[in-house]
Amino acid sequence: MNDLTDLEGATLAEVARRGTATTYVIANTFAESPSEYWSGSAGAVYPLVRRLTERGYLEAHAASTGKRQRSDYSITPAGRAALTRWLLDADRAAGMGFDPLRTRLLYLDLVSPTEVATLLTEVAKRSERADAPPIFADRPAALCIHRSWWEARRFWLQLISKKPQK
Amino acid sequence: MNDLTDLEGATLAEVARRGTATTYVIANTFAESPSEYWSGSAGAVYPLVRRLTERGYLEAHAASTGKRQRSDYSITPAGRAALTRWLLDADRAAGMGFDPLRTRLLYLDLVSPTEVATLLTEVAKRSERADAPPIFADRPAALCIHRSWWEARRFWLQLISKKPQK
DNA sequence: CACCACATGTAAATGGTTACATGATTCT
DNA sequence: AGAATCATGTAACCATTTACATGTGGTG
Repeated sequence: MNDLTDLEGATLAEVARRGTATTYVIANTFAESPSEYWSGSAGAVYPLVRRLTERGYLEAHAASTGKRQRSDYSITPAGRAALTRWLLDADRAAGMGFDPLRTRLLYLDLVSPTEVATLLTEVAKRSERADAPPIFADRPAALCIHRSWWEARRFWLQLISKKPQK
Repeated sequence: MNDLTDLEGATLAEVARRGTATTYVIANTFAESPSEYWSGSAGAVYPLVRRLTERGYLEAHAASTGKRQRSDYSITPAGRAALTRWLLDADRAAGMGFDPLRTRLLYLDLVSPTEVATLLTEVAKRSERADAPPIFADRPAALCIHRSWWEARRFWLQLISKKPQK
């Protein structure tokens, strides 16, 4: 019944999407995410999958090949319920999260207008060529979310470029 | 010369903005941020300010009143340089950060379209009444950033509401 | 078979959250 | 004076990063 962290929620979601998956595959998916937030480091994901299993949200299926043991994981009914709660939590979904550009812009009066302009130009440049990440290639819905997010970002950049100072 | 985390960068920026500040004031500022990302917990900020001081980025000035000692902090030239590097780091500023809605939407195929629609409606409702946070009241530039960010978010919500499924 | 990339972890260090403790100030 | 609130921390716990260790399957 305990709430999930975002990494836990996303992990359950990735397992659910696949039906069954190894920890490695999940970690890799995060590592290839276009957001720097999802590091997908082994040291984070392996222990996390273990914890989710201990809490009864995931179920391990032995799938050894050779000497080394490996596991496939699938989501349990309890896991599915927890995942649904996490996915549909409107309060959390409506939060502002962390935005590296927004954070910096709040302090733009600490550097010269010229420097701010340069920063905005650089960011705009990068947001123009924000390409579709390979992981979403076979997921049209995800691609659509991704693309429209960047469109909204470019829209925002235009808004703040018009009146960069108060 | 080492790079700053975002919490460190924001802390230096807050001190710089004020000229001089106590740890308490900084922590409080974060706690009152409209983003849930900036918890501003004492356990995070007090040790962090101490670390920044040890690294030579902040300077403590004793300012006791009575028995308990307290310190005001100000930024050093080295701190100012590190802050500027952090502020103007275009690569980091151009990152996607963490967005709780975006993350959830990537898995919307795991729940029914009805549930997704409800979620979007709820989030839209909250983003309509996203009001100006009190801390920004006396900072027109920050207010402007904040408002335009929410405007871009509403724009995005419109985009994805048009074609919520692929 | 030697090597290299893929796969599966673990240990130490870092940084943050939660919960607590306690001093100082203001309010009634 | 006692209660509430503001201010300043610390300690234990938890999650994540970084760096390492090792197994395994294919390729020259």
